[in-house]
Amino acid sequence: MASATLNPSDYVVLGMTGLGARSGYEIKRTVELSIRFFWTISPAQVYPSLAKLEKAGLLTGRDAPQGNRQRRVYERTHEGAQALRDWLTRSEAMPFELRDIAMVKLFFADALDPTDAHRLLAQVRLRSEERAAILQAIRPEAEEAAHAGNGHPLLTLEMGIAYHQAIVNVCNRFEHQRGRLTRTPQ
Amino acid sequence: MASATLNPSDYVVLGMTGLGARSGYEIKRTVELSIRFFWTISPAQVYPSLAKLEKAGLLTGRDAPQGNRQRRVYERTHEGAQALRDWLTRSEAMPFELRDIAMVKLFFADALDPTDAHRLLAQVRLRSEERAAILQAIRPEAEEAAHAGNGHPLLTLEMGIAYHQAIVNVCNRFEHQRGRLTRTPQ
DNA sequence: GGTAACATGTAAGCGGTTACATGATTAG
DNA sequence: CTAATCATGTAACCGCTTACATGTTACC
Repeated sequence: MASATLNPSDYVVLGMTGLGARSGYEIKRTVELSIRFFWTISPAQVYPSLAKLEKAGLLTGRDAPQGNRQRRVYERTHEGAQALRDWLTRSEAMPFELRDIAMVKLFFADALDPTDAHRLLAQVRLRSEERAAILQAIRPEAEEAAHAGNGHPLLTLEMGIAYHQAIVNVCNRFEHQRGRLTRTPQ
Repeated sequence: MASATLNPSDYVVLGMTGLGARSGYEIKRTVELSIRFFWTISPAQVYPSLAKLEKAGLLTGRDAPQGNRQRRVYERTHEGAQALRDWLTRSEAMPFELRDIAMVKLFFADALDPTDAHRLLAQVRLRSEERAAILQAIRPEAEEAAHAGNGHPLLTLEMGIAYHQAIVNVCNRFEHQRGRLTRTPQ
């Protein structure tokens, strides 16, 4: 079986096959609806990843076309379930990697005149407000899952919401004391 | 001058040359001390980036060895300053990209038994506590800069702190009601 | 005398995205 | 009839990291 080393995205695919997502297409869509806040994945990754996982014996796939539309569904094997748990419990560095152009721009905003700087800050606030609203909208679904025994999606969802609300709060605080951000206090 | 299109990391390099960072080494170090929370950059990026910016006429470099130790320092040109401001005010998509393995693991943690899931949650809380402490430690410096007219580094720093505190809060809330995360409430 | 910090750079490789290509089915 | 959605895949490219290579200076 000589399982090729799996990268995080492979584990995401492996993990999603246990949450109702059966085809590559569904996996991609489920990622978009659930962990998009802290992970993304593209179709060009999903399909090779599924092939890799099947080869390694962690998933078994079978063709399940609907009409003439091709379709292949996957199921996790015992080995696959074990591999996922091993990964989840493996204590390894979990580097926190955020790449946020908006933050970078904000950091350098002292190079702008106050009006432009203020506009940028407003954009950042708006972005987090929108994102928080989107996350709030899917909360009922996560709460339902929590009642059914899957509480962790709700946990990560709440972290996402808390994050964006924290950003909005800081934005508001600074927007109301603009003087402290510019060279001309009064 | 046919300025080759610049990517965000190029603008980071360009931006840092106005904040006291003069050599490639200093730029890398300054990034580490300031915007590491939402952007990173490696030496293998910095030096080619500097060459590119100089070629485009946005920076001028001159050799400034210290003793026999080679060293090249850069200054921003008027065109460079203008290019930075243009970028900062350019309204473009500012996608928010977080890739956080710890969050992914937490999302899938219902596949674990409660003990292991709890351990994972504790790890995430600890990580954010540490990160918040690190950011708190550099706050005085940012406050000093704010008094000198550069308020935006303090703003982004506070966002980083607020983020990690929000995560810690959510962790604590869920750690104290573990029953809601498992299938056996009582 | 040794380690850490200062300083600059190249080469190889990897993970990931964009764009492309193809085609079926469903809903309006 | 048309657009959106379902569904799977490949090829080219890009940004970035890791590892490597080299040498100096400061500090203990």
